[in-house]
Amino acid sequence: MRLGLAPHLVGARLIAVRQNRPDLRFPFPPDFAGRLLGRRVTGLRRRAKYLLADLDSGETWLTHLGMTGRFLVQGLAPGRFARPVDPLAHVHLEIETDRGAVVRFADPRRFGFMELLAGAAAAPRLDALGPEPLGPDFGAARLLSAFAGSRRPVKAALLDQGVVAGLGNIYVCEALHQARISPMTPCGVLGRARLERLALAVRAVLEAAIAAGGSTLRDFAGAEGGQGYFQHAFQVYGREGEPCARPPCRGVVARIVQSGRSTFYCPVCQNR
DNA sequence: AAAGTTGCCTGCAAGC
DNA sequence: TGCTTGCAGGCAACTT
Repeated sequence: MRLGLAPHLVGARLIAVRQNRPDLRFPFPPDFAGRLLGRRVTGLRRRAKYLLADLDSGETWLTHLGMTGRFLVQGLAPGRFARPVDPLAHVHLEIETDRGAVVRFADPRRFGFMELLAGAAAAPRLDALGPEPLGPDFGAARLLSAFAGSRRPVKAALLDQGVVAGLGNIYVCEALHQARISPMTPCGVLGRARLERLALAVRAVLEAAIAAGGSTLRDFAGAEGGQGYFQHAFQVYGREGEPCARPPCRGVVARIVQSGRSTFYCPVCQNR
């Protein structure tokens, strides 16, 4: 999403802002539209699952997409096929830039939210996050210390944004499958060798997914309205009852519920 | 009916 | 015994 949005926003001035409702999951900050209006976007960053737009006012506009949030840029790829969901339904924020683009934020379930961060002030949401999985501070050593002494299932530990930031349900399932580790394994028993495999798998899965433009389930879409393609590369996610994709494994993908979320895995090859 | 997220609340279990 | 901590589970937000 950041990659798709950056060409439209970075360096652009926000010359019109319309906020269509007072809240998403949480209320918008006070005078939210007023604090965006007239500002120039100096940079667009991502930290974990947060999108961060730096403004020339010194504030940073933070967005979390929740489950169904998306940004749309007008005039691009209107789509020649019928969509399951009208992309212009549930538009909660519309912004016009001095480059003539209209950027819209839509979120049917409204689990997303936005905040404004003061430049130097602490940002509690960001400060509690673990290292970026694609950055230099993530690896087997990090997992070893974060998992030490814990009995929680490795699936739950990887979803914990304080352990490593930015992994969601899909990518945790896929990474555990690639690393051949059972999602139920108490994370504290994992040793160096398996954690090396896991760290490698986490990075490989994320890199492949980003290169494919993300994963489109139901209504997720990139900034230009297109779909991601990584869902076609899923090895286990959403594949309950189908044969394991790792030959010569003859396992059948199973689905269980952990911490209230679906876990898909192969009981045969994810055994150690 | 279940869905990709997070936060808050409850209650249980273990450890000190 | 009683306090703290970790963590699982349930629920809430909402629409398709």
